[in-house]
Amino acid sequence: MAITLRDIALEAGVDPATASRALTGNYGVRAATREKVLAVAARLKYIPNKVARGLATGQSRTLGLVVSDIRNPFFSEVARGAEDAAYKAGYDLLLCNTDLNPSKQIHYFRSLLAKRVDGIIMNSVATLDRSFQEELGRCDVPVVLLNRPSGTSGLSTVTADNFEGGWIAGSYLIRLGHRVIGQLTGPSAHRNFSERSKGFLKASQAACGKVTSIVIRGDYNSQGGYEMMKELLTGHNDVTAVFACNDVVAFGAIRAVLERGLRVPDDVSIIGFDDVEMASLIRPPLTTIHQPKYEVGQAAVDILLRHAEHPNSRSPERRILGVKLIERESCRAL
Amino acid sequence: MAITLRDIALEAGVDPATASRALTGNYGVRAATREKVLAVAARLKYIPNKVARGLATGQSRTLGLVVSDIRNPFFSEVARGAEDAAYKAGYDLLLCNTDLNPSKQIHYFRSLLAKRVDGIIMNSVATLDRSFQEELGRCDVPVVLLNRPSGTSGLSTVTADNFEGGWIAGSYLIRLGHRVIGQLTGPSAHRNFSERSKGFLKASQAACGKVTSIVIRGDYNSQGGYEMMKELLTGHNDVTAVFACNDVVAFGAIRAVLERGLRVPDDVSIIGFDDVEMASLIRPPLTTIHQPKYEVGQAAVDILLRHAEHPNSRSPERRILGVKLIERESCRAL
DNA sequence: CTGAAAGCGCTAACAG
DNA sequence: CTGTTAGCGCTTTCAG
Repeated sequence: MAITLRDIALEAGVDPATASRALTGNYGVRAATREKVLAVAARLKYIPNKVARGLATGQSRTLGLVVSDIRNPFFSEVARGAEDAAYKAGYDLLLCNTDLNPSKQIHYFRSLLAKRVDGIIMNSVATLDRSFQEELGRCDVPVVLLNRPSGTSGLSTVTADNFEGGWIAGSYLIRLGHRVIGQLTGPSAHRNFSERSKGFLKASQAACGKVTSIVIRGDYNSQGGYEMMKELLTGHNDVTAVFACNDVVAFGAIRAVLERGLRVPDDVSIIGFDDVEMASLIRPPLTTIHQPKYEVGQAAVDILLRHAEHPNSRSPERRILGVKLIERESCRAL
Repeated sequence: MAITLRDIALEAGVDPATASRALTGNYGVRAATREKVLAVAARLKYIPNKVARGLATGQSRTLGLVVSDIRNPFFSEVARGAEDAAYKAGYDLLLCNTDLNPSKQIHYFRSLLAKRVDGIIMNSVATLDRSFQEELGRCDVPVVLLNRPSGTSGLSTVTADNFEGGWIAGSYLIRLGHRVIGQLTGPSAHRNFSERSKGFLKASQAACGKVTSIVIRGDYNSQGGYEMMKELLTGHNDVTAVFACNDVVAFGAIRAVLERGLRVPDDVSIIGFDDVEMASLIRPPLTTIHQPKYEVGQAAVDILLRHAEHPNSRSPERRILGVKLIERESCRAL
């Protein structure tokens, strides 16, 4: 098998413990001894067994990232931010896709605990039952959620200011003169979406009943957007604007509009949420609410690592990141 | 701390060894004993320590996935395929982003070995020096590459038929009547791209010198596509068609064309490679070469697991997946 | 079928 | 500064 610490200790004529100290950079080793150990290790191409180290120290230097689907560009961006932050701190990231499937979520969660990860980033436990939410809260590894859970749990969260984003989107559309607006959104239990909706609703209300909004729910991917838009279009040919719960849904919606022989924004205005890279590349360039995705991932890892290093003061932290309107060409004034 | 196997053994009145056998489903335990152990484990909400198990068995049930950037939708799709296959087999996936940075690649590779992963999927070691390629080949965990390395190494690979794809793209453009064609591609050392180029070249040659092609190299993301296209447009206003080395590059290229006040496909035809989801959603829908991305990820994991289970017969395997032309609206006949 | 014993490779007191 | 001694929690011979 592979070569072990004992091997290099033997070869260097020291005790394994000393070799360990030399390799891990702990103080308490004479420079000369350390050099010798390091030299032998390099010569023998020693690769420390982190599994063994993990067992001894109780730390795996691994974080779990549980998302619904990494193919959603929002999550790829979050994942990249998280991975970069983890890399800088010497941690690795375990990637899990759940499709929001409760049994997969539970499976992954338990599996991550079994692998003794030092922290878990998780998207959407909103759809989960209370008992699992409690399990999440009770466990002794730090968890940060990428969305607010429905109940009041003591978990840390990192989210964009979804309510504010919904409000901005709604106000914008109304200011442009739209009065019949469709909302294409995800499961109502998903707090990120429901808060966007609430913000949007507040904007409608501020318009004193002059605007009516039709909400359609579905999968929050492009296929879902496509289907929701088709549904909206068949039932309501008076809608002039649409608030999509995220950009990918907006992309699907645009396709549905086009297929119907209508045009964006001439016939229907569409606003998205997230500001994924493709939003600026698509035709027409998508007007959307920008949220700092990469930073969401970074922030989540920061919190996790801070909590991991100070197991005592694990007071939950809720970080809410700012959003802003990115005005491109998918919305027009009536 | 957490509750251990010993705890549940004590509670069930058996030896830890027996408890272990009961929990891992190994034969050699009376049904009644197993029931008892299982019951206690459930009651105490026992979570086995896989780190300890890993140390004892030498298996981590974890695979490493090393890509250049998960934000590239090609890789998200590959990752999803890999993750689903790993999940089915009870493995987890460690995600690493290298940006093709050699030092990051080496760092991650060593780190994965240190964590004793059971296999590694790696994208692009093409840019790496020979010594690292040998290190890859020598190590005793199975490795599958997502591209052909430049030298002849004994590593397994899973790739699309890049040459064929390039050939199809070239033939198609030429058949449409294009005679001055730009190629927007990645680093020449990256075999996936160089093979696409070679296939393209073969198609040009088949046209007996009637077509001239201009190749521009850059980053293979949308920003790179944008910049390469700008460069192409300033130097060569006679190009009527462009072969982008992947869809994301094509997206950036389209943007550059549009900004220039030209139109796709009216003024310049563009063909991509990959057939990522956005290709059908963008305007104009992108004509491209489809490759089975999800299946690439699946196949890579399949090979890894097969090799992991049979450490003896580790004969390298090269799987080449088929590609096909998806004709949409970004190319026109001259 | 089950218990006892040894060990996976490393770290962490504790002496010296 | 360095060696000795114990484990970390699990699996796995090997006896019984």
